[in-house]
Amino acid sequence: MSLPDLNGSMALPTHASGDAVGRILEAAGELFAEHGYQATSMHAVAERANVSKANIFHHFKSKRELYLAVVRNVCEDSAKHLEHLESQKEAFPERFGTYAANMLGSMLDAEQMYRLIQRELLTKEDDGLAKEMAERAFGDKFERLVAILRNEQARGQMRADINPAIAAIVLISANVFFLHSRKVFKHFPGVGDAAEPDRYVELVTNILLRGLLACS
Amino acid sequence: MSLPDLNGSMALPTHASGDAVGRILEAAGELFAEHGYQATSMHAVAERANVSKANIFHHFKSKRELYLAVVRNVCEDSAKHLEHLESQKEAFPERFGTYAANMLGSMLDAEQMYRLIQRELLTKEDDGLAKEMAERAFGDKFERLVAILRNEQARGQMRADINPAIAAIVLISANVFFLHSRKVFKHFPGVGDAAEPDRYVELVTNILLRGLLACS
DNA sequence: GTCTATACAGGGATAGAC
DNA sequence: GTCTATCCCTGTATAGAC
Repeated sequence: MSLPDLNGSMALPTHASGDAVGRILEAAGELFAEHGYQATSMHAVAERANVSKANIFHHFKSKRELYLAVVRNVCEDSAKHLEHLESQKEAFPERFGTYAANMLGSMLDAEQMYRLIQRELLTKEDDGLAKEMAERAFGDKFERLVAILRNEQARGQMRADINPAIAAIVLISANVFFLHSRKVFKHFPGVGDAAEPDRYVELVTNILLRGLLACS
Repeated sequence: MSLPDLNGSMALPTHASGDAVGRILEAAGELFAEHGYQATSMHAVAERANVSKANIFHHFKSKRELYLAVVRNVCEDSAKHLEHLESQKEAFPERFGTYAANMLGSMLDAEQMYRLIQRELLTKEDDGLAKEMAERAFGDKFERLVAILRNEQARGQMRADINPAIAAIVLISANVFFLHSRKVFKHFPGVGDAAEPDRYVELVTNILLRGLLACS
């Protein structure tokens, strides 16, 4: 088999110049994320990875195979990024805030990955497999976040009449929106310093925790 | 000039079989939205529009021109969809809820358009022009929403220490997320009937208005 | 494993008849 | 305005030497 085992051992140490496969995966990941599957040519990948086109086909039997390998990589990495978010000891509001901030920070660190996955989810049935991998990766994270919120609810920290899954969605959506659209709304009127991640999270969590209403 | 004036008169009456340009624009809009720019071939557009490839090139001097015409159309239409949302007479919480519901409804009606624009915003500098058109279209809507919220704030309906632009972003992001990701999170644990638009908006606005905290 | 050279298909765009 | 036929480039993939 030509496909190396990407699951084990190391993941994404910014593949140096030793291993060609690593460089190919990295280059392909960047290009697929920035321009999409079709708009990315094997020539471009080869150039950025400093290998020949033929070499890529030696390691991956087709462009689609390369793409799936990239997506698999991305999904696994994205799972790791949110692992360290659960253990904290403060009170709920602070914990919620730092959780949100960490989530957004992780997302920004791996922005390229999230862009690629967003693209995948947007595309109509180009490849059921890739979409399935992405859904699975997100499903795990989502489930864990919901569990945390449910726990807070049980401890009386969160209103009981709220669906924790929806609370999770609202938080995630706010962060995802920041990730993909901040370049757009940065210049919109009234946004100001909220284009800065820390400030954004602060303002958003303030709304989510206390609500919009004035009634106190 | 080969490009007809798409700005004036009618916009998108589901272009019937009379006018070829209309059919081309409609077909191209669908395909660009579903598969992206590069993945959409002129052959495919021609087939779906029931015209010949050459005919498309007669009306639009290049693929890029066709794409820009589609994006322009989309941006104009998307502006119209949110025009009827401002005039209402109820109290703030109800008004906020119906506003949110109408927004999501409009988005779902024109899902294809939003998918195309989302794609455009995701792409790295494929064409600054298209991105600019999209940003302008959204900027107007955003500004109006912020103005409404600021007004509520002045009337004492909304907490004064909230940035209305952020409130707008949180609402929009929740709806955008539903639009593009509901197929994904529909099957996630704990979501249940929230995959249904009306229910979703109800649950989300409940959180946004009253907040998550239990303290009352 | 890595390269150069090449086969082969698909898609953007044009020519010219009707 | 619409078509058929064609040009030519780009991009995937393979062959075969090193």
